[in-house]
Formats: sequence, structure tokens, C-alpha cells
Amino acid sequence: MEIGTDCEILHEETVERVKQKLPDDAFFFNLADLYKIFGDSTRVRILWALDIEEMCVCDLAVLLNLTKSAVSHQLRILRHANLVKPRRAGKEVFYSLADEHVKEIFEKGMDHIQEG
Amino acid sequence: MEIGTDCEILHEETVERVKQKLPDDAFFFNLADLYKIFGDSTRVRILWALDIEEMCVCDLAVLLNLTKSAVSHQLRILRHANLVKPRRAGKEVFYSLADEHVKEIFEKGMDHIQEG
DNA sequence: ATAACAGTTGAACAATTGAACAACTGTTGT
DNA sequence: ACAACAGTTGTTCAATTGTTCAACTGTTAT
Repeated sequence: MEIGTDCEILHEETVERVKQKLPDDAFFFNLADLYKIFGDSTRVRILWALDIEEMCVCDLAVLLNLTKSAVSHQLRILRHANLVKPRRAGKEVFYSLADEHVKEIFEKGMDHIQEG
Repeated sequence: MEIGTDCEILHEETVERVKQKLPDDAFFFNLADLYKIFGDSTRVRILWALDIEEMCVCDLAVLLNLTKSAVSHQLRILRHANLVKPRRAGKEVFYSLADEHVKEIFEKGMDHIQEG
């Protein structure tokens, strides 16, 4: 079955109208990639914890019952997405939320859960 | 390496303080599951389109260059998460966003992308 | 009734992803 | 210089996930 052509165009006006506003693929990939990061309970727990206060890798491992390795891997992903930022202090690295967006995205998500 | 114990507890006060506020696992799973749904470019494109106007499955397939099947599978997931709602009209099924949260979560996500 | 078509659904396959393990950096203190 | 420890990183493996294909519903019109 051929993509996009296994059906007649039912409402051409609608499709055209929306198509004109449609952002390019990169936009959607970036947006999806951002949400993908929130889409894992371990990462969400880390973000939630860092929303309370700055913590080092070991603290997070103990708090969330994970290995340092697992925490570090996830922090790397979160760092890469500019959601957390590191602060080195001797041997330890303290992590905190990078900006206010994280908190806001969280709040909207929780709103939805509490209704559904 | 034993989980959560491959390091000394460095800041016990911090860990305890955060632990007391820590929601149960279900909370984080639900939250992650919600974001997981936004974490796919096809679903995000569908949601974006439905944010402009109500559309039927075929319209979405043509607009986004997908098979009806692929669209329907994704709509099922979105329906299940209460993000879209169907409206049957004869042979066609029109979908629209279920509530305002979707739009708000979107906006926050885009804010973040445009800064990073 | 039956043909036509919008939409749904299940199974199978490829691609992605999180966790675990082990090896490695980098900093501190002796 | 070296031991100790916080953190990082690469690899492997199992599990999850998106898409496709094919078969199936359900509604409309003849």
C-alpha cells in the first residue's frame, strides 16, 4: 500500500491550509527528541530530584537506588539536551536544572495526569 | 557492583530531605509515559496538525505522508492517553485535541528548543 | 445483499534504547 | 608517585517501539 496515497484526498482545503503552516521535519525531530528525554522514569526522577536541590552523582544513586554508572549515563543525556548543568567541586560533580523550562514542562505534564 | 551502594553516602542530609518529598514510583511512571507519547516525531506532527484543526485519518495520512495504518496506530496511542478525541461522521472519523494541556506542553517544549 | 471505502487491528521485522558490567579519567590526600 | 574514590564511557544484551503488510470492521450507497 503506497504511502499517503492509499486513500482519496477527502478534504483538500483542510490539508492545503494545514500544509502551508507545517514546519519542516527538523523542527519535529528536535521537539520529539526533547520529550523523549522526559519519557523515561529514571530521567524524570533525576530531574524531579534536582528540581528540589542540587545533588552530586552519588547522592542521586543512593536516593534513587541506581548505580553511579546508570545515573551518569542519564546525566550525560540530560546535559546534552541542556536540561541540567554540572558544577565541579573537587572530586564531586554537582548537578542542577539548567533553566526554568524543565519546571514548566513538568507542571504541565502533572496537570494532565491529574485530570485524565 | 551493588545498586545504590557502590559509593559512600556523601550528603546524607540532602538525600534524606529529598527522599521525604519523593513521590511513589507510579507517579514517575505515569509522567514518563505521558512524555513518551510526545517523544515521537510522527505523533508530534499529528498533534501539531490537530492543533490547527480537526482532521480525519486520511487527511492526516496525506498531509504527513504516512499510511492510514501508521496514522491509525499512532492515533490509538494518542486516544489512549487522552490527548486526542474521535468524532465519527459516517465512514470518516475526525480527530481533534482532547484538551488545552497538549497545546501548553507544546509551547513549553518549543520555548526550550528555541533557546538551546 | 453487496460493493466500496474509511478506519482498525494483529503479527512480524528492524531499529532504538536503558541497564549492567568493566575499564577508564580526573582530582585529592598522603 | 601512588592509593583512593567520584565520575565517565564503551560495549553488550534484553526489552521496547515504530512501521509495514495483510486481514478485518463498520458505514454508506446502489
